[in-house]
Amino acid sequence: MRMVAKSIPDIVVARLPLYLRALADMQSRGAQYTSSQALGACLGISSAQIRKDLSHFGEFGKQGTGYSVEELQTRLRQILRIEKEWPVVIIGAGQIGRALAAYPGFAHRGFLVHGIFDSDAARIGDLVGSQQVQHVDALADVIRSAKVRIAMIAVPAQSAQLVADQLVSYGIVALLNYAPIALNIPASVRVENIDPVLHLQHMTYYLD
Amino acid sequence: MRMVAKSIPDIVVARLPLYLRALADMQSRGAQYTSSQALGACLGISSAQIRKDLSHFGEFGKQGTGYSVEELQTRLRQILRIEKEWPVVIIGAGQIGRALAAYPGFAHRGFLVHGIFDSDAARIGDLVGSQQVQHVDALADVIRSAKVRIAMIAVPAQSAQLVADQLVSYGIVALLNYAPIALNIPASVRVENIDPVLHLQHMTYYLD
DNA sequence: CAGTGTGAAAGTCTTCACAGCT
DNA sequence: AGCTGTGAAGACTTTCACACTG
Repeated sequence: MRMVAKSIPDIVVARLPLYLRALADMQSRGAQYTSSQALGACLGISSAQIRKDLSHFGEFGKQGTGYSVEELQTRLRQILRIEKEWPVVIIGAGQIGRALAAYPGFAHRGFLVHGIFDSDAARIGDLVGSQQVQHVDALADVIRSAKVRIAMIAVPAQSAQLVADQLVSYGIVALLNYAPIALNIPASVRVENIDPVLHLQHMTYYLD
Repeated sequence: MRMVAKSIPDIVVARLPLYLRALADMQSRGAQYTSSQALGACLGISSAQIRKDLSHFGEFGKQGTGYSVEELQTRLRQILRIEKEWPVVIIGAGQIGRALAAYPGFAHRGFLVHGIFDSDAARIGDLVGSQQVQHVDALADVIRSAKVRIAMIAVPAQSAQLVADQLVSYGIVALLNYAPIALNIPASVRVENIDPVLHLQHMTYYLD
């Protein structure tokens, strides 16, 4: 019987960005070292969980000392493949698309907005952040020439599936979807959804 | 079946809004009935999962027929306590706050934006959606007089903790946080976080 | 039949608790 | 001492598979 490389649980991968964000925060406060306990305390996660999660990828800590804030960030960035910046495109220059394009939080966290697109002629050319809104007709070329793999969908629900299909046909393999619908997409493409209403409805269950 | 005192797993509650959203979509396409299989197919969830989830709350289906789209929505809305609309406040009238205030997706899904607030004098009075931006000094009064329990935080990371503390002191018990930091909040207050970068970083792990 | 509701089984995730290193 | 990394135990979640019903 052959030992097979066991794949890392997705739920573990999903927590790494959280650890990275907490580490950045610690670093900005001047911390050099941290521990699974300190990290856990500020994230509401048990220290055992954090040690176990990290143990899937190697041994990053020193017994008695903890983790180097700088080094652990570097390792997590390598694991998450965000040592370099990924170019991303935004589809939809409505309020959400414009907020995304202007969001300063992508820089230095692994992503670079490479273009924002809309189908409405009235919006073409508008300046958003440091970008001018382009017509969606230019999408295929931009994605191919800049080798963009990641797109954010910020169009109305009724256009979202169509846009998603186009993006996939142009070579996009990771989608962040802001439209409040379940996209139907080939399994080879990763999709994550952001819908604030889902979070609000989740919370109201617990309100009396 | 008898409603039991045993508490429902949070992970189950978190899926109910997803079911509700899919049902609304089906209804808009004219469907009268659906099944655990149909729902599962469009959400990428197993039919057994959906039946098991719903079974925590009662028996909503007809054997051989499935679920009434209309009735299941009504039941889910009752369970999630969104039969009536909850007033919510938005703190921060930057790009994200304005996008939220103008977002048409809250109406009819259980939430009513009751005010948007900022501390920057230059923004007070601006019209966003159907609201005028108010000064944060008015927050305590608005929250108390309108009995607002839910707030969305859309301020810069460095102000978010302070704003959160204030909101809690005014009586807010559910927070949707758009700032990319981990808020430190009493356990009695529910917090959900939205940070697009976390989703993007999760996906890049799988890109080669 | 088609499709629900549900115990039991299988699978996954988290926590425990401790050897061992600094 | 203080803290990591880790098997083993425990808790939780999902899937299976089938009796049962309209």
